Amino acid sequence: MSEQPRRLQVLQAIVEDYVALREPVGSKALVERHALGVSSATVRNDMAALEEEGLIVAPHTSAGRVPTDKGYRVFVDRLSEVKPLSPAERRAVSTLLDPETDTEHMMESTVRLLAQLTQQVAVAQFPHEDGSTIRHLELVSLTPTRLLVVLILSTGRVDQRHAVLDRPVDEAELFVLRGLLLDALLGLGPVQAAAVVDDVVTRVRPEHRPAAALVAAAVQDLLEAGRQDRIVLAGTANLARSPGDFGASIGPILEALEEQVVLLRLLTEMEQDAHGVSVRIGSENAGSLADTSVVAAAYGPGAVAKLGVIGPTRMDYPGTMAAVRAIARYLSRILTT
Amino acid sequence: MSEQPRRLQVLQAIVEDYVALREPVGSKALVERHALGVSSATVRNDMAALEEEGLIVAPHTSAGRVPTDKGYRVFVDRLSEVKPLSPAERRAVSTLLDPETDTEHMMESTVRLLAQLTQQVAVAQFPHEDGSTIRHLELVSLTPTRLLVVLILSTGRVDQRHAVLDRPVDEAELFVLRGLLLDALLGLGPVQAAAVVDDVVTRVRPEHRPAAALVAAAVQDLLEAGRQDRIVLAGTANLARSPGDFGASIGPILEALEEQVVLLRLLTEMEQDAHGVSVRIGSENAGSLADTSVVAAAYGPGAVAKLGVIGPTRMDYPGTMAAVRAIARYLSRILTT
DNA sequence: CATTGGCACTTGACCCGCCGGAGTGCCAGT
DNA sequence: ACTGGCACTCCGGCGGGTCAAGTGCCAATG
Repeated sequence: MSEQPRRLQVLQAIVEDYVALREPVGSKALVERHALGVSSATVRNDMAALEEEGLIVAPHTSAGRVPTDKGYRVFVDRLSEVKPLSPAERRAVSTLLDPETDTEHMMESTVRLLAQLTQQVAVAQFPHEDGSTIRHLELVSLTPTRLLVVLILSTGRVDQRHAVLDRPVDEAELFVLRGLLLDALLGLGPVQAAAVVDDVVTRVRPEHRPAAALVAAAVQDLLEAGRQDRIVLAGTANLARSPGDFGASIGPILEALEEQVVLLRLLTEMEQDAHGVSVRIGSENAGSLADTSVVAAAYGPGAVAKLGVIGPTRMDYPGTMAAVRAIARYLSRILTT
Repeated sequence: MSEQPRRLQVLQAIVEDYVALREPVGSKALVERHALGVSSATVRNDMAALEEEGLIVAPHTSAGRVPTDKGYRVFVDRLSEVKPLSPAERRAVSTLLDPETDTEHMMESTVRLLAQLTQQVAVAQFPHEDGSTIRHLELVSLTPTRLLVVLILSTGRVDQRHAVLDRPVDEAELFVLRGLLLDALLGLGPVQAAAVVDDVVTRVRPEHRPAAALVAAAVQDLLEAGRQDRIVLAGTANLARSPGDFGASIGPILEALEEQVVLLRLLTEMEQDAHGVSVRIGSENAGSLADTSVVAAAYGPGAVAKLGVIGPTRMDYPGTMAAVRAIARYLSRILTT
C-alpha cells in the first residue's frame, strides 16, 4: 500500500483522460485535471515505470502516453468499480422492454436498447433450447405440392420449413401423417425426436411413404436447426461514430460482425468473472476484432446464453460494464417469469 | 442522329472510366482509352457542352471531369444496355438459393447473395401477405401463466407472441378457447379476423373471460403485425470497401439502413421502368442517402414486394441492374411454384 | 530516498513557398 | 466541323523553418 497505489492512480487517470479526450495525455495535463497532490515531475517518473511495465506507451518521443491493451486490462481488473446506471437509463431499460412479445422481438429490442445505451455495437445470443421438448407440430399445405411444417418447442420457440412434395397430397393424408408424427414426437427432446422420426414413415401406408419421407426430412432439418445458436445485432452505425478509433478501417470489423459463427464463438469463449461481466481487450481477441474490446455477460435460466457489446479498445469500461450487467439481469428476470 | 450521338458517347466513356478508375477523367486519357476517332480537342469541346448541360463537372479548373447525378441519370436512362450475368454468376444464383427452406431463410440467403454479387449493400422486403387467410392457430402454455400464441397464415407465414395471464389456466380451458378461436377465425383475412376476435371472448364462460381477453389481445397484435412489412439486409461491410465513395462518413448511411421505416418507404416509392428495374441516383434520394444510388426491382406474385441494392453513386449501373433483375426473377420463380 | 524545479532535447504538426504535371480554354488553321 | 498549338490555372507533393508539447535527466531539497 506504500507506493503501488499512486502508480495505479496515475494509470487510472491516464485511462480516464485518454478515453474522454482521445488524445495522448501528458504529465502536466494529468496533474492539472486530477488532484494527485504531486508535481508533474513525479508523475513523469511514475509514467516511466508504467511504460517499463508495458501498461502505457508513447506514440513518439515527445507525445503524451496512451494505455496499452495490458494497461486497460489492469484498469479493468483492479480499479474500476462498476458504477450504477443513471436513473434515466434505468427508466429506459424498464420502459423499453416489453415482456409480452415473443422471444424474437424481445431479443431485438433488448439489443437495440443496449446499443443505444452504450453507443456501441450490441450483440446477443438467443437463449439455448437445451431442455426443450416438442409441444406441437403442424402441417399446412400452401399449394398442392408445397407443405409448411411448423414445430413448436416447450420453450416457446417456433420453427418452420417448407417441404416440396413430388406429387399432390390431400388433406386427409396430411391429417393422418400429422397425427402419427404428433403421437411419436410429443414431449420428446430434439435429439430423441430425431432418432424416431424416420420410424414414423414406415408406419404410413406404402403409397404415401414418399411424401411422408419428404416431410420427415423437413422435420429432421427443423430439429437440427433448433439446436443451432442464433444471434441478433444492433448499432453497427456506432462503429462509424468516432473514426480512427479502430485500426485502419471498420470494413473488416463489419465483416466479422456479419459472420455469425465468429460472433458465436467469441461470446461462448468469454468467461465470466465475479461480477458476472467479462471483458476482452484488444489483442486478447483474435482476428479482425483485435482492435476492439468486448464486454459480455451471461443471462437467462442457468446463464447459458450471452449478450454483450463490441466497441473500441478506448471505451468507457465502467459504464459499458454497468449497462451490460443491467440488461443481462433484466432480461434474466423477464425470461424466468 | 447527327451530333447528339458522339456527345453521349463521350458521356458514357466518362462514366465508365470514372467508375472504373475512381478519378476525374481528362480529355486526353479519354481518347486514348476509347476509340472515338476524334482528337482530344474535339472531346474538350463536347465536354464543355456536357458541362453546360449539367451532366458533368470539373472539381477544379485544371482537373478532369466527373459525372453529376444528372449525368448518371442520362447514362442509365439512355445508354446502358443491361448486360447479362456471367455464367459463374448465373451458377451462383441457382446453386445458392434453396427452394426448400422457409421464407425467412430464403430471404436471408437471397439478400446475402445479392450483396455478394454486387459487392454492395443488399436489401429485400418480405413478400406482402395481402391475400392471406388464417390457416391455423395454436395456444401453447409455457408456464402456468405464460402462453404462446402462434398464428399460421395461408401464405406460409408464421407469427408468434406471448400472452401473460393474470392467473393459471388449465389445459382444458385452453383447448376450448383454441377451438372457439379456430372456429371463428379459420379462413378469414387478417382484417376480418381482427373484427371478430373480440366476439369470441363473449362466448367464453364468464369466469374465463379475463384470460380469454388477454389471449384475444395477443391475437389482435399478431394480426396487426402480420400486416406490417419487414426487411432483410446484408453486406453492410461493403460500405467500407471504398472509402471516400460516400460523402464525409458512412455513419449516417449505416443509421439510415438500421431504420427499417426509411428503407421501406424508399423501396415502396421506387417506380419500375420498362426493364423491371428502377434506379434512384444520389440527390434523387432524400436524407442521408443523398450520396448513394439505389437499384431496385419488384418480385413475387403480383410483383408487390421489392428488393434492391444500395451503393455509391459511382457504381457499375449496368452490372448492378443485371444482378438485381436476375435475382428478382429467380426469386419470383421460386415463390410462385 | 521520494519528490521537485529546472533545463536541454526531441519530434510531430503546421505553415509557407516552390515547382511540376495534368488538364483546360481558346484561337487560328485546315 | 475538326485539329494542333499554346498560354494559363490549379492541385499535389516536397523541403525547410518554426512552434509547442512533452520527455528524460540532474542537482537540489525536506
